[in-house]
Amino acid sequence: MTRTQHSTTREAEILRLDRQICFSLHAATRAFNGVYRLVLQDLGLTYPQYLVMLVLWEHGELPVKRLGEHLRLDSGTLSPLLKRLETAGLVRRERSARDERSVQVGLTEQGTALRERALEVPRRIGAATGFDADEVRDLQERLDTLTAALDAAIARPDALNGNTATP
Amino acid sequence: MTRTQHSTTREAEILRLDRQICFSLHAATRAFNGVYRLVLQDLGLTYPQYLVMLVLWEHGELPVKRLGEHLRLDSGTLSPLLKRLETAGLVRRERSARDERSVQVGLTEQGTALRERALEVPRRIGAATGFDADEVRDLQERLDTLTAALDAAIARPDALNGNTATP
DNA sequence: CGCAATTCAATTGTGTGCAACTAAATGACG
DNA sequence: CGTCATTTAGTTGCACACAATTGAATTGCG
Repeated sequence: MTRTQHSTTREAEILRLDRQICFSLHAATRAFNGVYRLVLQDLGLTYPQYLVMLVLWEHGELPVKRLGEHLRLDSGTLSPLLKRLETAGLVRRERSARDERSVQVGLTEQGTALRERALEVPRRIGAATGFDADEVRDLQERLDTLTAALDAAIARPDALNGNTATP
Repeated sequence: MTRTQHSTTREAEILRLDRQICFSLHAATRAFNGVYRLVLQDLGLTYPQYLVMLVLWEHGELPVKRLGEHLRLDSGTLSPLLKRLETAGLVRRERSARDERSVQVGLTEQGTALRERALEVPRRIGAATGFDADEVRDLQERLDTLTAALDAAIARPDALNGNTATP
């Protein structure tokens, strides 16, 4: 038990608690990822690719920029991902004629057809969570609140020092 | 599977709901990542590196295997990460004399010293969330429950089809 | 009109995360 | 005692995530 001697119990607890909090989210995300990986392998999609397809199924053709806004992802992530979906024959990419900077992303016939099989996914995931609809909704609300708070803190970095004063 | 294509609205809602649920977790994780990135850049650590350091500060020297069990990460992720921490002078790696397969990971003097500055991190993160201690504890509990359910489902893949029968 | 600022996608580089494989060491068993 | 299965790290390959940069197209403004 060499357990870092000089430090007080109080300090040790501070860091241990923090590990539990951030680690819980980290672990939940990876566990979710694992389940989606398993469920989605039938469709030949990764989890982020599935998210992209969900947006396309819901909204139809739209530029990379809009896609990134829906998913909070930038072109650095989306460009290679969309290329892989294009190679897989699920997605079509073409520069907009109206604005040559913009690239329109749309579904191929195959990509549209895949939606039928994707309808099974939510039920499978739901079964894996063991949560009922109310619990899921509640958890989602908390996560969204958390995300909003974290985004606000990032936008105003002094919040990270516990300051309440505005610059 | 009798469920096939008739009601378009129903189907659209199913996928839209799934997008909301899985996306909330995805977004929360990335938002948390962003805040940690900002707070940890003073310490020169990434978020996963910080998690590794937390385990080492709490438990002292231990083999890569144990470290992976604490963090649910395998050597494929830990090996390069630990090399970077070693290059940064925070961590020491040496093969165990007792079992030559095992590699013991311990803190350098510099790594131990970094703990002092890390004590500030939890307070900063807490301020960013805007959650009080009770809310954080409650959210953590739900996430842990979720993780346990998802892990159990992965271990028993028929659970992903909503079946209750055992093979 | 003409030039500067802005927008947008793509690229580059770093750091995970994980599956699949390799290689070395250990242990179990006949 | 030797063989083989198991354990443990490491390596490789692929797929995000994101910061920073590039380059092309567009817009704004005098």
